[in-house]
Amino acid sequence: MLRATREQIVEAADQLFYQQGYEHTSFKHIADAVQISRGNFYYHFKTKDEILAAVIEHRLEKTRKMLAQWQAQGRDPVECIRCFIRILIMNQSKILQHGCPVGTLTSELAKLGHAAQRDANGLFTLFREWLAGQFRRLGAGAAADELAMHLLARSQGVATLANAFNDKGFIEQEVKQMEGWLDSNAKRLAEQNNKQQEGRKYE
Amino acid sequence: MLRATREQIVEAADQLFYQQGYEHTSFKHIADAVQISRGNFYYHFKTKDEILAAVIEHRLEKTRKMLAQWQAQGRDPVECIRCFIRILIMNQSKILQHGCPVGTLTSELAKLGHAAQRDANGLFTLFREWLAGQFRRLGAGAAADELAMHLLARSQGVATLANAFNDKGFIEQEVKQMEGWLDSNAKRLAEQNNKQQEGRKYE
DNA sequence: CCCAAAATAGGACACCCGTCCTATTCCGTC
DNA sequence: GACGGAATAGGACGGGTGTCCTATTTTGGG
Repeated sequence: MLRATREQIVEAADQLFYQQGYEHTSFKHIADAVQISRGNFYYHFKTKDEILAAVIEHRLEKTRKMLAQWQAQGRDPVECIRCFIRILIMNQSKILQHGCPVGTLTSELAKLGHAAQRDANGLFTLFREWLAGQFRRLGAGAAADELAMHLLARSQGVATLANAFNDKGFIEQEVKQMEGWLDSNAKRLAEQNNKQQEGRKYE
Repeated sequence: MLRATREQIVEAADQLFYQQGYEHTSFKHIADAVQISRGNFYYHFKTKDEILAAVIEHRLEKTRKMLAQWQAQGRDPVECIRCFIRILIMNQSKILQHGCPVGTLTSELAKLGHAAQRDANGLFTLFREWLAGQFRRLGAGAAADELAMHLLARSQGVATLANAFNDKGFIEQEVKQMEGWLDSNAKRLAEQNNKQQEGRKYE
């Protein structure tokens, strides 16, 4: 039974932190959402920081699973990266309302000077390394991380502006561009690698 | 005398809102920064919302002046847009610490459900329309706004990630890419327009 | 020089917050 | 069916917040 309540709390806090921000969400907000008393709350979490840590861990776990699932079933790296780009479409309505969950949490914690910012950054790092891995599979070599960061930044920017202007069309527009960027890069890398291989043939 | 104190308050609030966020900044913080009493504070601003409105208006004014100055002296549109891209370099250290002032304020207000979000969006709109104007001068026509939004999103993303990872090199890297993007677009538009003009010649 | 208005200081007020404590209820185990 | 620990409820606490009020000081024009 304990686990059930604890998970309910974490999930409610997760949503509220995303929707209203960490600081603006009080114990009462979360307790009301889960329909338990503030006292009971204290039984599960002694500190607001503890909840934040649990929420971040929860998000990390969810993200790891999602990335693993994308890569499963022997998917093409290009197809994998396309999955990432398409989160913007999948979570369209949430992003229009509240922006990117990772970016907004990270920048809020940065402003608060909160110690947990390092942990929250782990979410970005997860995406970054996974994307870099995909680009490496495409033969990007040392440039893989740069490409990963570039794509990450593009998504962040799209989420921020889509949220500000509440513009659904803008998301679709930019997703198309990012997919075009991905395809041309994949093509370029494939050609590069073919040349290298041919070069080796005649060495 | 009134104006002096009032402006001091607005400027201190401006900085603090940027560094710590709007909600996390209290009357006391601002009063301490300006070295006046909380009572005196109330004489100038009745409400925290009023300060926020004044800060936004202040930022709008500063931004208008900056944009006007960039465009003054008969600058090339490409040079104008390059100025915009280079804010990321100019304000490097601040961005690494606190992200983009426009983006972070907008997303905070969105989360708070604050009425002033509409006004804060005006900051984005200012850049958006100014950039679109530059692209129109380059002959982008109906695509001008799309190009402006694209560039705006890129900068936002770079600021967010540079802040998260505290990565100065990443800013420089991406700025170079954005400048490359700008040049190739300018070239493309110039060729397009030449063709159109030649086409007209023989009509 | 004086006096009204502008500007400042200091604190009262009610409220909400995170934290913490204690009493009570629930529930599986012997 | 009794017991002990897990789980829950409700409220106390100290501190900080935005707001507001009232005295006091400063200042500039007649």
